[in-house]
Amino acid sequence: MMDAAVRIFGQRGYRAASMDDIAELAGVSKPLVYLYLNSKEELFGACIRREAAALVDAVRDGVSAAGGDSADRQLWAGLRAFFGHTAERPDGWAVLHGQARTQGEPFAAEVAAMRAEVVAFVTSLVVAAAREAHGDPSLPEREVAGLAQALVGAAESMADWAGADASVSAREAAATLMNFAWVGLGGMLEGRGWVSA
Amino acid sequence: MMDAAVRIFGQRGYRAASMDDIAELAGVSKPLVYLYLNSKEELFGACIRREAAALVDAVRDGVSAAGGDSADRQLWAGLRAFFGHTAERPDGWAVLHGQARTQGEPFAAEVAAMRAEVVAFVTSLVVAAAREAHGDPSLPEREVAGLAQALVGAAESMADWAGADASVSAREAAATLMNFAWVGLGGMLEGRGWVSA
Amino acid sequence: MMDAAVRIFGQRGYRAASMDDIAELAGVSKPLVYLYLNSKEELFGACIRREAAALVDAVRDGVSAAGGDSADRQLWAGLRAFFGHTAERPDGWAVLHGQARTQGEPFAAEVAAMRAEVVAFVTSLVVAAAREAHGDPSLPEREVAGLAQALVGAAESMADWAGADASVSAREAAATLMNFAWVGLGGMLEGRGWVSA
Amino acid sequence: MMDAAVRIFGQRGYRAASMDDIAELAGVSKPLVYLYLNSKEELFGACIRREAAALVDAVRDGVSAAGGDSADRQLWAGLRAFFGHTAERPDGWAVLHGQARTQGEPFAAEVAAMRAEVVAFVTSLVVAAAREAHGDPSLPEREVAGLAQALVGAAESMADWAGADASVSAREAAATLMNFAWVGLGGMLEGRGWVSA
DNA sequence: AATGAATGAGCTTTCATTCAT
DNA sequence: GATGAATGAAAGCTCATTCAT
Repeated sequence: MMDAAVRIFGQRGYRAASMDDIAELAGVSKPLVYLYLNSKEELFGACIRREAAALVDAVRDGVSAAGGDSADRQLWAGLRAFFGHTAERPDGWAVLHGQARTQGEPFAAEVAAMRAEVVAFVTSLVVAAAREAHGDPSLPEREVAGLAQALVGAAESMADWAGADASVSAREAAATLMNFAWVGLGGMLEGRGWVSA
Repeated sequence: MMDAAVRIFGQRGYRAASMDDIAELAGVSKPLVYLYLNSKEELFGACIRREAAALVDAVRDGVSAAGGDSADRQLWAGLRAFFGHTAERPDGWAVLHGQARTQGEPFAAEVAAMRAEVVAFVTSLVVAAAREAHGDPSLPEREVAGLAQALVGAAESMADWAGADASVSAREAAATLMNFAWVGLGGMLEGRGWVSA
Repeated sequence: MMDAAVRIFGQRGYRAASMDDIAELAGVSKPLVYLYLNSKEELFGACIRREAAALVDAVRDGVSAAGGDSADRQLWAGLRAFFGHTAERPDGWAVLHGQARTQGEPFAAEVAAMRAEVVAFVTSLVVAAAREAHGDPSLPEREVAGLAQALVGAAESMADWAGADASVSAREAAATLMNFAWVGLGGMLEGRGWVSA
Repeated sequence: MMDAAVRIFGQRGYRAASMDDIAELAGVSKPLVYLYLNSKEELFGACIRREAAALVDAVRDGVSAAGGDSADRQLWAGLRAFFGHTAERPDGWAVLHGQARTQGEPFAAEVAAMRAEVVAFVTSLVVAAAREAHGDPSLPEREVAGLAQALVGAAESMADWAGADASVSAREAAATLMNFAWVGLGGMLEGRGWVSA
């Protein structure tokens, strides 16, 4: 039932999705949907929370598996987990990235807060990398915040891209982004790459 | 009149925006809106096209001004123009990035196509940079496509970020992204940077 | 179970009362309610009939106890019984007077018919009183009908009033109405009263 | 439009009345009803207030016309106006007496308050009559309150009765009630009557 | 050129009612 | 004997859209 809701919400958006459509896709009657989840808004909230939790858990698990490794290795693990998850659950990703972020809809603030947490986590990774590199956070705090936004945005965009083209594997997407993020275009053009680093 | 529409659409989204609100904000009567733009869908389309054209023009002008320069210089010029424009027209940017991309809404395909053009342009810049570096497109075409997606996504995300924090100037956002894109986190942590390149 | 129904119907009215609420207050499941009383309408009908019968019985018993007395004494007995009963069963009275009389609801006609019987009984009392006074029904039939309506309406109104103010005893309400009905305002103002008659 | 609403509300009650029915009877579309009166509740409130004001105005005008007369003459004038009005506007009377008083519906409290004002006015008439009779309020305040309730209830009941039987004129109903209220059943049976008083 | 007035269609939500167990 | 689970039908309300002026 929530799978149906996630799919419909992901495809149509919160406003355009009708409870009739969701109930029909779920193969149940509308009142049943209301019996379990009391309103459209609550249903949407439940979808968002479920998908967000699944995504965050997947990434956290990936990062945790790279436990004591260096910051770049942790980032690499997180990216693989992220692209793997978004590829596996395209509807969930569509709800989170494609719909819930839409301003004005309910839970937009909540979703923004969850994204902010992700950005904060990435920020901490960057700071850790800086420490590992030369013992101090050489980059100004403000710039690190911008870099984290850039990295997260890049990942989101690539998730959409990889999701639309089935031939792009999660690992490939993660590798491309990791190279980009670590050595930049300049480094890549010089033949360097993160993996070799 | 279209300014009002852009603002309302940007704040509320296509479905949640009501023609009453738009007409009221524009200070005209609803039938007048229908006289000029025949339906909500057409009105939305007109908004999207206007804002997309304005954004593309701004970026193109910025890049053109860096006419014969190297590819990285052209990218730098484009980024400055991009962040400058999104900061100046937050409503327009909200419509383009925050709403029109929502799947299921009319024109989502059209907006996706326009974004694809931007990605293609960035791709050509990357290819040009590769040529400048050592005469051949050393990176596989497929990887270049991914890099362009990453770069565009990073820029979009930073535009939202810079738009939400008035203290971040367009130049600062552009500089941060340019460094990130060119030398990567690794390079930045080693003290390198694009500007110095 | 019917107690619960009477209370809910009395407080909310037929339409606003929900079968869920009734079942919950009764502490049973909804299908059980349907097992015993087949529909909302029948349940309401059963409530009405039960309460109407209880009220009519109470008044009849009161009047019967004043068996061979004069008509005014019988009226006095009936009024005491009436106010005593409505005070004891406020929910039942609320259903009968406050809800079931509402036009358009099922059983409105039935309730009206029961009320008409009461009016007819009061009419017969008035006629009997006339016979006792001077051997013939001195008042035109039509006027007697109106008087009975007035008397019943006065009693209903006072039942609501006494029900809302716990300090008003059934006996006090009955006495006030009896005086009013027998000697009228004029008589009361002249210091006369029914009891002294 | 409000006439239609008054009729439907009067016949079916607040809950059972549907906005579709009201709109259809009014010969307009549902949204138009919502354009003028924003919700079902507001529409009902407007009906109640309009009918209550009309009734109160009618009675007040009747009483005022009997300006400096004695209290019983004022009561007589008020009763005639009351029965005249309820006969002329049966739908309005049905809404006020038959529906709006139903517990639990919106505005029940408001309607109860208006009725309380009427009772207070009748109370003042009774007190005035007592003063005219022998200079002091010989009846206990508490009893006067009960008498006013009885009188108002009698009038309400007779209005329903007279409304259901077209052959009963407003004047006749008023005369019957006036006699009843002034000399009581006892007095009427002795051949006395208010008019002769 | 511009609008007040009006509506068809659709959405969310509720509720009396019924099975399968 | 009793119920958890499920639904058909309807109601309140909104909105894009049009016409007569």
